[in-house]
Amino acid sequence: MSQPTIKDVAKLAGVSISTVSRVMNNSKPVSPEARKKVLDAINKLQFKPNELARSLVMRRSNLIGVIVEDLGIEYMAQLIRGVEEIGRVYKYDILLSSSYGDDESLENAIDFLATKQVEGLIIITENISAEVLVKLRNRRIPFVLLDKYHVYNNIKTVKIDYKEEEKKLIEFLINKGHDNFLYINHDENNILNQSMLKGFLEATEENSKKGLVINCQGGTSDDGYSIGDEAKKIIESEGITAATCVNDEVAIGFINYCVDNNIRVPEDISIAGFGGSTIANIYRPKLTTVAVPYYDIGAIAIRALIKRIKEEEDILENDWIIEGQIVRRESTKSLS
Amino acid sequence: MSQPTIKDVAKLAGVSISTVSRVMNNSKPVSPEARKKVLDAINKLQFKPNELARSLVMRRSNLIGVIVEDLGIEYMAQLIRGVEEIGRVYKYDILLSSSYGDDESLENAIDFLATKQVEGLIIITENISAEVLVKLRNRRIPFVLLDKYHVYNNIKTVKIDYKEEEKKLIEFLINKGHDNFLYINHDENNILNQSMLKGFLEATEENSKKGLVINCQGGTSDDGYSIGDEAKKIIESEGITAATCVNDEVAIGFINYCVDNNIRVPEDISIAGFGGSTIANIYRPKLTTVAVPYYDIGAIAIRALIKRIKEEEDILENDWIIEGQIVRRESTKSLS
DNA sequence: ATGAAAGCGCTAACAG
DNA sequence: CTGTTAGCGCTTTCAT
Repeated sequence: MSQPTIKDVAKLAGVSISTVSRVMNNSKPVSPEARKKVLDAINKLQFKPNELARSLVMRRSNLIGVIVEDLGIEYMAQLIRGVEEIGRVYKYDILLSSSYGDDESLENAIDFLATKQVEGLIIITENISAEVLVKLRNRRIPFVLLDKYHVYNNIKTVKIDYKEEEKKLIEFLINKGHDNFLYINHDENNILNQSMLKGFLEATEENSKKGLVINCQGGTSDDGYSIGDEAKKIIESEGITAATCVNDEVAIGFINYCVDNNIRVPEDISIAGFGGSTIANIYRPKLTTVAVPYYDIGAIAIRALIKRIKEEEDILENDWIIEGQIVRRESTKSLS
Repeated sequence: MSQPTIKDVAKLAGVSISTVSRVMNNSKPVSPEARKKVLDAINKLQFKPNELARSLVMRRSNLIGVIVEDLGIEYMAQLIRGVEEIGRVYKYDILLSSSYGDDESLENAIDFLATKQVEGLIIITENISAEVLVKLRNRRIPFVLLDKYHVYNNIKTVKIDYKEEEKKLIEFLINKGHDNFLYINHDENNILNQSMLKGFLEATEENSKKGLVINCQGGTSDDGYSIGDEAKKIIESEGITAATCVNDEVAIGFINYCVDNNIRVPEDISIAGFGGSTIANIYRPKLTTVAVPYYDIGAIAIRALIKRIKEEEDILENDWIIEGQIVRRESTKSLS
């Protein structure tokens, strides 16, 4: 026969199912004798309560839905690690769904997860439309949005302060004796890139340093390579000693260019990335970068979600800003 | 008030709940008029059935548990993409759990998922003990094991044939005119590395080519770099023109060494990796490697699992061998 | 302290 | 074709 139920336990222990339930949940006093009989029976039958039935009657599924744009994107997987691990601490289980960045699948996923009675939702994406967000709010299911390019002022999220982090990175390099900077940007119309650019500009200006900017076509390593010629001219004519890039991929692409064109890194120029991807640590020279603590972001997001579910204080009444970390590796050097 | 239930729909439509259920599931004929009334009511109330309740009565949760050693490991995330996407096609949802490679958490995860009534389990790990496996079998819950170093003959899995793939890679290089080969191995006592080595040896021997082997300390890019001096000597004294490595990381480390020591890749030597990791495509020169189709492996695994759940034919009565793919990039060149 | 009974939201005979 | 009824496995009054 299949799984034993609470009835089987009750019968074997010679008590009512209520009593069994009570010892399982410690919900009401039970006499020592009865408790022992029940425990013995549970043990003997290897009884495990059916959480589905329990969820149904308690109206609490202990399920949290996670909708991720693409698990293949490294930082999204990192985010989920944090969500999963901390969720488990609070006895929540993760129901996983991919959206592949398209609004319709996202909506489907939300619908689907809702029928599974998830108590809350974590949405990890780079793109989400205002319409979906409106629908989501109307469903009154608690959710936390972890969108890379966060632009919704009425919806709070967990993130690093890109502007400040870029600023800190430049200041770190200034402290290492650099005076003339180049920022290799990828000028997408997104807040994130704009913030970083602002941080770069502020840092150089406030410290009276030279701060030049050029733009890649895209954000890949190939784009970082392509911008090489242009960068090289500026570096030579302007005496640039340090270049920071919009992300790690572009930085690596640009380093590739340097290697091919007899520019030594970091001897001739220091180059830093942004993001803290794993390749930053595999590449040679190992890349100095700003690591984003994705695991922690996931962990905070799930905590915030659980608090919302339990209707405790909302720890995301404002955006939760978490600190990035400058990881100093071999691609930058000290001038002093 | 909260979510509408089937009762609310019935009341609004002026029919019994059975009728509502019947139109939802198309399980029995319903008169057109009744159907319309029900559909209207469903629409008006935005009614979505509670899958928990449905699962309870149907004794089918439509849930599959996925236990993954570490989502941060790239190929594991790829595997899950396949599992998730195909699972969804069959209306299965993924309950995710991490084990971090330790037996106890793995067992806990299994227990936990079982209480959630998952219908089957996909276990993604590099390490699993025979004891856990025995316990798992005793639970009689269908499962598919995707362990990288698969050694259990009585449990079938989905994998590539490492020996054959390495052999194909060498033969590919032979066709490109290479005669003298070096294999940079990492001599762990695992089946996978041993198979690859065997493939290398067979390929060179059968084609009467020179096939030399050296061993790294570990499997990281640093290890690939460290073996450089030793490799260099052999390459020069033995006229090696192509080196293949146990994995992409070692290959990249070794390329790093070459760059630092004035050995041009691929002009002076062709170097290939194994695995098809993303870095292989970012590195310069871009790495020739054997791509393992992880997504497909996940997809096949979930199909096999679902067939087992439905007690249809077992498509994993033998290991399912899937083909890898040689991805020719810039790190190897043709001699002919 | 304990059992009987009602009910969570749904499906599936059963009877009409 | 349709409504009534009896559960799925569990928690929780309500009596006792």
